[in-house]
Amino acid sequence: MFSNSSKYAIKAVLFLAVNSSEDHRIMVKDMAEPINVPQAYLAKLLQELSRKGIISSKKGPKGGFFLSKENSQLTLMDVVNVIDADDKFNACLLSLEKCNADKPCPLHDLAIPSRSKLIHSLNQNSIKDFSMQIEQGKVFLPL
Amino acid sequence: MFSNSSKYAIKAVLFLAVNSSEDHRIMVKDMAEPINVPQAYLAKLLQELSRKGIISSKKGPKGGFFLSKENSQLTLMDVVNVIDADDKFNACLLSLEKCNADKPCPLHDLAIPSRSKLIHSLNQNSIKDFSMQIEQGKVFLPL
DNA sequence: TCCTAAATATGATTTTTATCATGTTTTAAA
DNA sequence: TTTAAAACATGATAAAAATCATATTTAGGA
Ligand code: FES
Ligand code: FES
Repeated sequence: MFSNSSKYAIKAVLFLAVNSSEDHRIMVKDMAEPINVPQAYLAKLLQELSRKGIISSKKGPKGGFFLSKENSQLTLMDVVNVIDADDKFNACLLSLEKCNADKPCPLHDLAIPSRSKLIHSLNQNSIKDFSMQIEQGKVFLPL
Repeated sequence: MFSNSSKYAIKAVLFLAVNSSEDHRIMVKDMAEPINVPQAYLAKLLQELSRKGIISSKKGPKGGFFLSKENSQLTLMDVVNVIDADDKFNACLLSLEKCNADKPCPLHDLAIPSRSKLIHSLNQNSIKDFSMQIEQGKVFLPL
């Protein structure tokens, strides 16, 4: 479903959403272990997310990564789109050219309705929404 | 969702379901192009499927691959399980140890219900069921 | 029996993804 | 103004997935 990189990015962003703020930045070395991602790889991912404006960062001593108000209004779809191919969610499950409801492949009707729901959720809920759910103990972000 | 190999395997099996029979076997070179899979790679996949008893084959002149009655009673889940890792459908979307409804990750409730439905469909419908849908023109198997 | 056409077995190569490593730039604080 | 701590940029390596290649075995037909 998601690439490893996407999973890492999602975990990292949600971790920042819960644990960081404009004036409490988090260093890559302090989040690698909690979210269980190889530190050097995480560093690369965070830098890319930062470059693309998904997360924010500050260099130098007392620097680190954090989510601005604007960042936390983005969606997890925004996050995933930075990492994975654009058509990830539009492709036919069997890679039959384009996924097309008028000429559905044998898996289309089984899978697409649910996939659409997931896409919708990823597009609707902001990062903030997710972090609130975590803070309310409704969902969890362990390893 | 599915690996490339799984997609290829599904396409190949469904192609055989529709086009082959015990006494009308199909050679790998005759199905590679129709289902749009590199011939040598397809050969390897078909051999593995055959070894695992998902499809049938006959060597030598007039040989080829086909689906026996028993083969076509298998499910697409059986096909996928030959290729992909066993826990493919049980893993947490964010790879948080085990997917666990009691301690759901932020994506669990968004994605798992639909995934369960898909799994159920893959387990319930036989290959034969799918080939009938294709023959009835309800779904399609182009490229 | 011999030839040939097919699957089978096995391994090599390529491509993609994931991971690691290291030098450069920025910035807070002494 | 010097130092050090952090992100940033870039490239190298490793692992996995996909693809290609080729020698071996089986079996039908001349
Ligand atoms: S046509 Fe294959 S998933 Fe839509
Ligand atoms: S806990 Fe993550 S998908 Fe179930």
